[in-house]
Order: sequence, then C-alpha cells, then structure tokens
Amino acid sequence: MAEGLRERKKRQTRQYISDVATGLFVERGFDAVTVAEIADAANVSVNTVYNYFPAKEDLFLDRSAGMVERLARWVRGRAEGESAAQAVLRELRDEVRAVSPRVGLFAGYADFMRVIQEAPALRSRLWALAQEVEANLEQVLREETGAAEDDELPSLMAGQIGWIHGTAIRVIGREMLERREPGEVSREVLALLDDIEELLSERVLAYAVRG
Amino acid sequence: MAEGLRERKKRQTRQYISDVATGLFVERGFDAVTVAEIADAANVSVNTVYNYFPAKEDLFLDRSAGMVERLARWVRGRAEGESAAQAVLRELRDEVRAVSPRVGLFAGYADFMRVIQEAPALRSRLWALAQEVEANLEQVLREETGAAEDDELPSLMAGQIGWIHGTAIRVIGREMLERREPGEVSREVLALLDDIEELLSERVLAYAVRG
DNA sequence: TTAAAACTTGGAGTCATTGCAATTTTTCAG
DNA sequence: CTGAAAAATTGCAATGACTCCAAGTTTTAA
Repeated sequence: MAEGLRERKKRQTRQYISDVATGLFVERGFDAVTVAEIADAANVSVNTVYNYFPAKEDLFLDRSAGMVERLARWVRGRAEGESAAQAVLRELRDEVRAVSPRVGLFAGYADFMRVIQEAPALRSRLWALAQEVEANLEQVLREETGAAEDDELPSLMAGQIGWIHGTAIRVIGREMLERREPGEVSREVLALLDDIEELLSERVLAYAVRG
Repeated sequence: MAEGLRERKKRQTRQYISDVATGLFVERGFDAVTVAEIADAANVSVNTVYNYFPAKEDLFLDRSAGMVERLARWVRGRAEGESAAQAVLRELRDEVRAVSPRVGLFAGYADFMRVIQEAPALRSRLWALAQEVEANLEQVLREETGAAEDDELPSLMAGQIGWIHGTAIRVIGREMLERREPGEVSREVLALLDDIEELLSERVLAYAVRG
C-alpha cells in the first residue's frame, strides 16, 4: 500500500493544526496566542501539537519550509550557457512578473508579514531558513563546478546569490506590508532586480555556466 | 558630579554579572546554565539580573553589542578618494593583519564561538546585531551620498558591504572554532579578502567615494 | 482476531521572563 | 548631620514554552 490510513490521518491532522494556528496568529499576533489555545482550537492536546511541530514557530512557518530547496533547484535547472546567478535572476523575474504567490505577491501576504515582523522568534527562524537555502545552494555549486574541498569560491558565490534572492524577498515583504498592490510591487521589484544585476560583477554573473 | 557612586556601582555590578555568566557559559554551555545559577554565582537576585539584561542572551553578547557602529564608523572615517567598500576592506585588512582580538583573532575566541554555535538563541541575536550594523551603515551611506528617500541603492550597497564584513567575520569564527592558530587564520583571511574584492563589481567598489 | 507498533493524552516539572509590592541603599536638600 | 525622595534590590507569584513519562487508544499486519 502506497498510503495507509494512518499516514493520511497524520498529514491531515498536521495540516489542520497548522491552519488553525496560522489563523489565530494572523488574527491576534504570534505572542498573543498560546500553544494551549491552539491545541484547544484544533481539538488535540498540547502534547500532540509538539508531537508534530518541534516549536511554536514551526506552526506558522510550516509552508515556508518547502522553499529551502528553491535556489538549489533553480541553479540545477539552469539552461545551457546560463550561469548560476543568471538562472536565479531569471527565475526570480519570472515569478515576479507573474505576480506569483510563491514570492509573496498576493493580497494576504501583508497579514502574514505583519505576524512575522512583530515576532523576533519568527524572524530568527526565517534567518535560519535562509541559511539552509544558502547551504543547499553551496552544495549544488560545489557539485556542479567540481570545486576542491578547500575552495572558498562556492561559498562566496552562494553568499552573493543568496543575497540576491534574500534582498528581493525582503523588499517584496517590506512593500506588501505597506499594503501596496501586488501588481505595483511586482513592477517595482523588476526594476530592483535590474539594479541588483547592474551592481554584480562579471565574475559573479558568469560563475558556474552550464555546458 | 560627573560620576556618582551609584553609577559606578551599577556599571561594576553589570560587568560582574556578565563576567560570571560568560564564565559559566564557556565552561558548561549556554543552555546548561540557568539564570538562577548565574544570579547565585554573582550574589544577586534573578530580578537584578533581569534589571540589567533584557534576556539571557544579552549576558553573553554584552561586549559584542559595541560593534553595531563599526561599519558606520569605518565608512564615515574613509579617506579622500576612498569609497565605502574600500574603506571597509582596508579596515578589515588592518585588523586581520594585526591579528586583532577585535575581529576574533585570539586564542580564547574558540571557546566563545563554541558557546554561540550550540545555542540557536545566540545565533539569532548575532543576526539581529548584523541587521543593526547594516541599518546603521545604510543610514550613513544615505547621509554621505545625499540619496533620495526612495533610492534603493544605499540599501543595496549596505547589503553588499555588510556581506563583506559578515563573510570575513564568519570565516574567522569558523576557522578559530577549529582551533587554528590566530596567525594562520589571519593569513588565510587576508587571502579571502582578496578573493572577495575580486568578485565585487566596480559599481560597488566605487560607491560613495569621498571628495 | 490479536499482539505489536504508532499515536494521543494527562500530569508533573524545568526554566525564562514578567509584574508587583516590600525593603534596602544612595542621594540630597535643609 | 538627618530625614525623606529616588533608585536599586529582592522575594513571591504567575504565565507560558517545552520536556519527560507513564498510561490509554487506534491502526497495522500477520
């Protein structure tokens, strides 16, 4: 059997708890909601909540956890003759141009950001996620370029490319928080991406070209 | 009176508590030491500890808090004809070449790093500090270049320059953690700074030239 | 059908952090 | 020098995240 009843139920329960928690957080703020309340509202015990989520922050950032592979994926999937940075810029532009919710370009993102902004614990968790994103990217860059173990370049490049992504996402978050229209923010961020590209060196833009 | 008995005593108490705490943390790790123990060891009540330090993390990072002005200071003090990034690179090279404890180049830094490494709460706090460093730098860049309010460039430049500094400091931390010799790490980081400079664009290296 | 494996739960305990009211210290005007 | 007023210290109680543990319950699989 590919999928037992148990697995299905677990995924469902986990999703439900996260949804209930997210709703409460958006409504009243991260600190104002206790784990006990969440457990109550989700009809489970506090222990069950902790059974699924290692910490309170994870109840809110469960979805975001999926993006730790994003940069690694984008770079792995770069086209012939395209560098790592170029691939990331292209994918970012595609997402931004498409006003994609995957990069935060949807009306409800403001509520999401507000919760994060006022909760240091959530911001920390996002930093940790960004670190993972970069670590994964570095790993991919090492594989793709066959760099020596002690070569610092993949690490530096991952830093630069991670900065590109992080900066774009941060600006989107900042603007959406101001209740700007997604379409408007999209246009603005496309301009920002141009600015960013202009201030990167050829070295960075030409690193890890495929083919 | 420029300095009453009260003020002197307070500063002394604060310093003592922080010293005692740091000692315990280095000896047994951040999580393994409770605030109550620290208070005991410092002959004060737990409330007094919280009177001086907003959170447990601040007991350890009290000293590091002084460096939030570092980049802003370095850039403000740049020479005629020198850009912001060049000033930061120069100051970093000076500190590193001098094997300065201000950048972590001293034997005991490994113990310090070990405590930080295994305590997520401390790492978060350092990220927050780095954010402040960058925010201050951005402010200085805005002042010095007279950039328009809605100009994103100072923010991007602060990001790049902050990245330079952060990367150097991170590498120093990583290497010192491995119990490498400060002198050896110094040499290595000087090479790293050359690598970093080589991968920055002219745009970045020529931003905010004085004069 | 049923024993083992996997989940859930209640309860007790640790620890950071906060709020409050009572005490002690230090400062300072008279 | 002396008696408040101001500032600092402390004990006590409470909240809330998180962990451990020892029962139950439910699901699986033979």
